Amino acid sequence: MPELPEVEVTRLSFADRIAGARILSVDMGKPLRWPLQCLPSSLVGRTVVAVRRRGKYLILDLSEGLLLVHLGMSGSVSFASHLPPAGVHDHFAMRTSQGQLRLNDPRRFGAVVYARGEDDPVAQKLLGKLGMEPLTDDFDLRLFHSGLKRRKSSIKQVLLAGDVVVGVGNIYASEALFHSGIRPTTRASSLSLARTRRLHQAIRSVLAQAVLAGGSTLRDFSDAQGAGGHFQLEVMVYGRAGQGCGVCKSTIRAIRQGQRSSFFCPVCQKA
DNA sequence: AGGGTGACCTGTCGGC
DNA sequence: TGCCGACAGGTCACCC
Repeated sequence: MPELPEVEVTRLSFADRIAGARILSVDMGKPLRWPLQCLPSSLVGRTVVAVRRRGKYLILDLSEGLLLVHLGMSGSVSFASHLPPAGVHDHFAMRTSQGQLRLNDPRRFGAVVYARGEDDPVAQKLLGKLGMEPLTDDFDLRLFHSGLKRRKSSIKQVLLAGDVVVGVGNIYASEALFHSGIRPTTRASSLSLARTRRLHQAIRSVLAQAVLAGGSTLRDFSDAQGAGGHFQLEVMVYGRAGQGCGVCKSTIRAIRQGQRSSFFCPVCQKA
């Protein structure tokens, strides 16, 4: 479910409301991808100071330490003063003085991990190799170009890998490549500076537009207040195999790259 | 060091 | 209707 826009929309939907809240209790359901790394009860009494985002991670800054929250493929967060009783897929629940926070994640590829700080090895292992943030000044065109230059694999797979630029997942990689006129199979190292500039711009605009649209709700994504997104209505190629390109009417094609689907227009997107 | 592959887990959908 | 395989928004450990 969640790529950068969905994570950012989630963050925006509860960050202000949870800021300053004191933790009253923490309960874990079935195991998530990684263990919490601390006793749940040890978090009680701490305060949630702020909620930040790095790549696809939510970072809850506590009065002491931090919680890294990843939504995996199927995770979603809820935050409300009253929530219905926990269901089978609710695997992390935190009562606070300002409401209840809950992570629902059927596939359990998500995680909630405690770290003492960002230099804690636990945090470094998850955050240490992440690439540039696409929606900030951190996303430098020259660094992007040089990052792509040293990669032999396809541009689509380099985008997904997240060590050059973060946050671009399977939907937005296909979309950004469409908007920049680049085939997903094109070798990353072969992109000229001019084409890299177009891709750089497309990544920024597609992600920013998706945040404005509340993210993409393909099956079940919703933000922490239960609102779904509607960027799926603006999608040009993702999930549209066999349909007509919105620009040139050619038939959108689907291929597999690294066991993931890619979508592109064979006419609008050149190798 | 980079690239390719399997693994993690549950739900849904299409085809027979 | 039922069963079975394919696939789904992510990313890590493991092999060359």
